[in-house]
Amino acid sequence: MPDKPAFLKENQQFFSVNRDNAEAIVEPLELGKRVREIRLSQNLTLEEASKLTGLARSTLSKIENEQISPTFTAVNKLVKGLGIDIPQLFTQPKKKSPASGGRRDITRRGEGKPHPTPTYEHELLATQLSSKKMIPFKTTVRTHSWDEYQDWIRHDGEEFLYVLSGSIMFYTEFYEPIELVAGDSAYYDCEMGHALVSTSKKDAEVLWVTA
Amino acid sequence: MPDKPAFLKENQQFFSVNRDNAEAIVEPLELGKRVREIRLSQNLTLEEASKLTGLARSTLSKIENEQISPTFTAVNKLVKGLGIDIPQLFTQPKKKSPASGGRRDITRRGEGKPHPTPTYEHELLATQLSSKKMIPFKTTVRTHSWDEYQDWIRHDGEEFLYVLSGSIMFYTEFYEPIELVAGDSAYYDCEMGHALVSTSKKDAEVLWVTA
DNA sequence: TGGAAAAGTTTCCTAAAAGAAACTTTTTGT
DNA sequence: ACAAAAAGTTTCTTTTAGGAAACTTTTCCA
Repeated sequence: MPDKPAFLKENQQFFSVNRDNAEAIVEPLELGKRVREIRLSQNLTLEEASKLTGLARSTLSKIENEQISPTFTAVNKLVKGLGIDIPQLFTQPKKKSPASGGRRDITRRGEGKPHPTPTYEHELLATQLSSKKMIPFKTTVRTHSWDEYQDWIRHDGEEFLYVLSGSIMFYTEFYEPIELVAGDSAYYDCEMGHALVSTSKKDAEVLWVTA
Repeated sequence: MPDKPAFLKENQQFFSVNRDNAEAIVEPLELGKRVREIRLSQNLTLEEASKLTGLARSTLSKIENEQISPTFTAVNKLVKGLGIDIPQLFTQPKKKSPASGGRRDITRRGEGKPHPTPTYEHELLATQLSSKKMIPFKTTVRTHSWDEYQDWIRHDGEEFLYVLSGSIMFYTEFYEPIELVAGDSAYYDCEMGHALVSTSKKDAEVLWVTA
C-alpha cells in the first residue's frame, strides 16, 4: 500500500462521522470489545493474557471494559503478547453486508470535510466511505507566490488535477512550470516534487484525485 | 534533560505488522518521529496541530520527542486531527522505489481524446501516460431520459464523479436516484449498476475518474 | 445444591500522561 | 544586528493509567 499524503489518509473506520466542530470526545469505538473478542477467541483468561502481555490482569479488565484508555505502550504489549496485528485491532469487523460492491457516497457542493493548510484550503470529498482506492478533494489555492513554499510537496502515489476556476502555475521538480487555466488538467507522479500557485486574481479552485 | 521514561528503556519493542507473512516485517517503532514527519509534511506548527487535534502543544512536543507514551485517546485525536490512518503510524515510511517516478501529462481544455458513445460524449484525459492507476475523463451527458439505456452500466473498480456544469440524475442499482448539480460529487463502486441522465436543458458536463 | 477454585471486577495507591504556563530557541522584519 | 514574534521545550500541577490486592461473580464438581 503506497503512502499517501497524511491528510488524505482515511480515518472513518475509527470514528463516528462527525463534521461538527472540534470538541467531540474522540473515543476509540470499542477497542475494548475488540480486545476481548480476540482474547476469548484464543481461549485465554485474563490471567493468561496478563502473563503473555505483561499487563496486569486488572489493567486488561479495565481496558476491555473501556474504563481506561491504554497508553501506546500498553497497546504495544497487547499487540505483541496476543499476536494481534494492527489492522486487526483497529479495524471493526464490520458489517460486510452490502458486499462492499455497492457503496455510494454523495457529497454536496461545499459539504466536504474542510482541511486547511497554510497554502491550500482543502475540502475532502466522499469522506463517508473508508478504504477507497482514490481520495478526491477540492482545493482552493491560496498561495500566490512560490516563496510561500519551503519545499516541494512530495509523497507516494499518483495524482490527477483538474482546474475548476481561476488559473494556476503548476510547478514540478523535473519540468518547467506551466500555467493551467480552468478546464485544463494534469496527471503526475507524486514522488516528484510539486506545488501550485494561483495566478488569477481570485484564488484558483482545483479538483484533485489521489491514488 | 530528563531521563528517558521507563517505557523507552524496557521497550526495545519491535512488532509485527503482518503476521501472515512468514518472515513478518518487523520494525522498531518510533511513533514520535512518525508524528513529527507527518505534521511537518503538512506544514503545521505545534500550535496549529494542537488546535486540530485538541491536544496541548506541550503534549504534542513530548510525544514527538518520545518523552511520553500517548494514551490511545491521544493517538485517536492525532489520527483524527491530522488525518492520519493508523497503519501509517505503525509503519516506517517507505523508501522511494526507483520506479516510474517523475511522469507528468498535461491535457489542455478540450484537447483530450474523444470517445463518443450513444449516451455519453467522453473526452479521455492524460492519454499520453500508460499504466496509470486512475483514468480521468470528462463527459458530456447527452442522454436526457432513462429510456435511452438498455441496461445498467457495470464494470470493475471504483469511480469518482464530479459535476462540472448542468445537472444530472444519478441512477444506481441499490439506491434511489439522486439529482446532482454543479459542484456536487459522488463516489461509488462500479460493480453496482449506474447511469447518468442530464436534467438541465443543456447537456451536463461531468468529470469522472476511475480506478 | 454447597462450597472451593477460577475468572473477572473494583479499590486503592503510585507512576505516568495531559494541560497550563514559564522558559528557551529560532525565525522574521526593520 | 537587534528586537519582536513565532515555534518549540521544559517545568509544574492536575488528571488518569497501571499494578497489587481485596472483593465479587461464575464455574464446576462432590
